Amino acid sequence: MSAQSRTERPDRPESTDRRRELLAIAAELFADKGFRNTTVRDIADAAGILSGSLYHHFDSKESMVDEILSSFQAELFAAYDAVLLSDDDARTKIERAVRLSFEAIDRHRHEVAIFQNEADLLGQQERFAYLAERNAQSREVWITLLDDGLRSGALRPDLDIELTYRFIRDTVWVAVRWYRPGGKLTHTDVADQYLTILLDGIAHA
Amino acid sequence: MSAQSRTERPDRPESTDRRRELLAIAAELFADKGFRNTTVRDIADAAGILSGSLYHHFDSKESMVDEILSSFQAELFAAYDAVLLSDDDARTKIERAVRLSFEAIDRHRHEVAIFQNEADLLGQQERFAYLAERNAQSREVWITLLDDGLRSGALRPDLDIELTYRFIRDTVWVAVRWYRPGGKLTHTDVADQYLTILLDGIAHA
DNA sequence: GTCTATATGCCGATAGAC
DNA sequence: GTCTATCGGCATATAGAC
Repeated sequence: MSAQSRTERPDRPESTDRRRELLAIAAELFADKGFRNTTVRDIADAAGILSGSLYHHFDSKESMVDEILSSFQAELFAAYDAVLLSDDDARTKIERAVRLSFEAIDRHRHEVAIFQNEADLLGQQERFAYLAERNAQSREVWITLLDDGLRSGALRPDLDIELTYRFIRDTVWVAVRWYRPGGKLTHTDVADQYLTILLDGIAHA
Repeated sequence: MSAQSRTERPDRPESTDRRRELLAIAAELFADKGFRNTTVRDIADAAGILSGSLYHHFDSKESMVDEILSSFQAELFAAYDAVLLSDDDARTKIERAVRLSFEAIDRHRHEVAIFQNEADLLGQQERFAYLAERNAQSREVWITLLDDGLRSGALRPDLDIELTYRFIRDTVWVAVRWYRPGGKLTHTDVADQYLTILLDGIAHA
């Protein structure tokens, strides 16, 4: 959409910048209070304008969360694809996939939180059907990585792949609930500890 | 509250049973659609009555979720206490604490889901301050168990206890998102696999 | 214990002036 | 691009009849 202005003036600060600014404000509120819980008046207040003025930039509150989620997902899955297409060994690919998830939490925590909290409900509407598709796509990525790990002998052979996938997916993304950028731990610190536990467990050898 | 009728006729089916029935209906809706997203009309419809009639049983929608959460938490923490006070060794206590959590998900999944999804927001109100207290209490339990594990040599000495606590807490409770009682896997199956991964990791030895 | 009827307020969204 | 003003709808909750 609007491919024209984007390709012609990629670095021009203008109406597009105001949109992004408003979307960032909305994303923070959606992440903190929930989508339904956030009113268009909340968003307008935080932006220093009146609620009616928002409708100059966006069709509806729904189209705001739509734009937030779809653009984030596009970026995230491009990163997964890069891991899948690399020629690293199975274990390294798993480590990279975990690390890029924590990096996504670091760089886009509002978007991750919104997806975690709202995807199930929003996904019931046709407009957000792509959320379920992306979910299935994410599962494909992880099942592939774990299958490779099993076949190459990097992973223990008694693992239930489906359950292991859920374990990793949940464990990684749920960190968005407490991780804060600029805190004591960097996303790399967190990824290091998580990978240690995930790969080798907490029990003394 | 109403200690009289409860102590005098503990097994009397009456108005208290209707309350419990309505609370169970509300809990399912709160868990599936979110607290704010669920209207009193939704609850009344599901119960086959009109919305106004709910107010014969409850002060407000808030008091419904309050009763759901507080009675569940009381039961859960009694179970934690039993583990803490037992004379099992450190590793066994950790295993028992994990297992009882999956059992709670099996037996009270609506309540667990509501707590996971709504505690942060509700906790901002004075009325729900006990949610934050219970959260702190849960942390105490786990830090104690993990500390014992470290001191007794059951756990590897390089663990970051705080991060390990978050890892376990998140990993266990987030399963409420996909676990369904009566499905292919029992809560014991899930706990077995989770403990295997948690204790020994997914990497081939 | 449930129903009828309704008060009261906040919500998302729109129309048109500036 | 923002403001003024406002509509129609749905939310929680209440009062009183049955």
